[in-house]
Amino acid sequence: MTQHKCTDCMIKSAAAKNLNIEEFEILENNSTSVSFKKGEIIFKQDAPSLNIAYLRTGLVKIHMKGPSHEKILRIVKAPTYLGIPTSMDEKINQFSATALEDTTVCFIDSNIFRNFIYTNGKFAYEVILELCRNELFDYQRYASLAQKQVPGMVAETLICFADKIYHDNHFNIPLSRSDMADLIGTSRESVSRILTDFSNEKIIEVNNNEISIINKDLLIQISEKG
Amino acid sequence: MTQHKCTDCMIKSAAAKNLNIEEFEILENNSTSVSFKKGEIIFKQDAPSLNIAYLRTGLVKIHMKGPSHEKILRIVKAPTYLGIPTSMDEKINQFSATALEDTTVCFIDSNIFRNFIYTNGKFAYEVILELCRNELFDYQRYASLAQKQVPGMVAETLICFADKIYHDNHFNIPLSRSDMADLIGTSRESVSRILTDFSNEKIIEVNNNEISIINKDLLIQISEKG
DNA sequence: GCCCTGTTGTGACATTTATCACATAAATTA
DNA sequence: TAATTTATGTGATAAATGTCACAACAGGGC
Repeated sequence: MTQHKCTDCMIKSAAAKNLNIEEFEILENNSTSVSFKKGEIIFKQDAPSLNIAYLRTGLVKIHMKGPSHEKILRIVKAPTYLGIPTSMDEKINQFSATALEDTTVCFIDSNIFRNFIYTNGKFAYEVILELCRNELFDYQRYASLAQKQVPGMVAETLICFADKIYHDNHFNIPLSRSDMADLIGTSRESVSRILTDFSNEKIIEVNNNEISIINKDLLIQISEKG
Repeated sequence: MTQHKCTDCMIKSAAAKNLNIEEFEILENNSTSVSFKKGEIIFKQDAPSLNIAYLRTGLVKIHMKGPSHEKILRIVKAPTYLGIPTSMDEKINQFSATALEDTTVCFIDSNIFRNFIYTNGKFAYEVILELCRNELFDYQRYASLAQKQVPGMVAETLICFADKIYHDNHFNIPLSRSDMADLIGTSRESVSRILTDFSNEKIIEVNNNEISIINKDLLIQISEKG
């Protein structure tokens, strides 16, 4: 167990900010901090779920087995809990989490976490808020997914990485073409083609995984009209 | 406000079962019970969200505006809360709810609900469990949606209505063809065609909205292979 | 009864996108 | 370094599905 002190942690979750000194002591004694390198699996579908995972730093993909192959459900950015649903109700993980960048994750004993919910209303409320926000965000993505064509989804995804994750129109996308396809529900080849199309139309510049958005207005337009 | 007594309610939510007598009194004084007929809107996207809606009896569709038209996000069956996410964090509804059958809904003052979370840990925990279960269920549907073809999704939807909602292989589907299309992300015409195909292959029998599953094994096979 | 509106089924066709095949490039291992 | 795997780009093709058009039908209101 990595020595760590939750009280002094600069990256507390909104929920944890409501814990008092005694509760922090309990948290410290029942949690471990673990580093993961890009590509490493944080937890895996079908394995027993013993802990709540809190993503302190880094970027992670949440994915699960689909009918024919792996489906990426969401990309999550620190700080956030990683899959409370997989640990609260179920004995085994219902999905997997894999690091897209170097990350640190704190594993918290599920029983301790549950006790905090039982005994600290503000903690519980913040957990509920996080779950609600995730649900709303997912709903919007799934509405897009169902009604936009593939170029629209590629555009939406690029905009999301630029605006929500990196806050920069120039970034290194931490997903392979194949990952992007699994995220938006299409094929690797289609993603490839659309990126070169966008590149030819001077909407973006692509160098392997390095992406620069040149004509953002047009990209937004493509995303919106589907 | 319809006169009602929550303490004696036979259809309490898992969360509400943890309330004590004083809390039930507060709930009674800050909630109303409303009946909706099939097709009536229970709450509407973009309207102010003032209450938590608890679906006591009936069946409801949750839907939101998509890029091109309405998207049905989920079908929910009583008893359950209806869209806690839309009421907890947001001032206006992020999605709509419409009755698919005659239903009764209890509207609970959001502040009271929030106070129960703050002060009653078991109540909060049950709310969290419900949110988690919904998330997991949605994830599985969206993995299917992304990877199955339309016949597979139609089959999956029919099986879901038979097994999860009506517990009968013979039922009246409360959705129009167009609704089914919005639920699985396809076109009205495709749903129509696939239902007649299934009918021709003696997998199901269709009379308007009356559906009988004849060859369930084959339907499951179609659903699984996509 | 009759009109109007909304739902449904179905054929013809166009479009999108997946699949297959292969070449190339990059990364990893021996 | 060579050899091997893995990721990527791109053309040709086929399959799935959306779109359009129209007919049939049901239900509601007048």
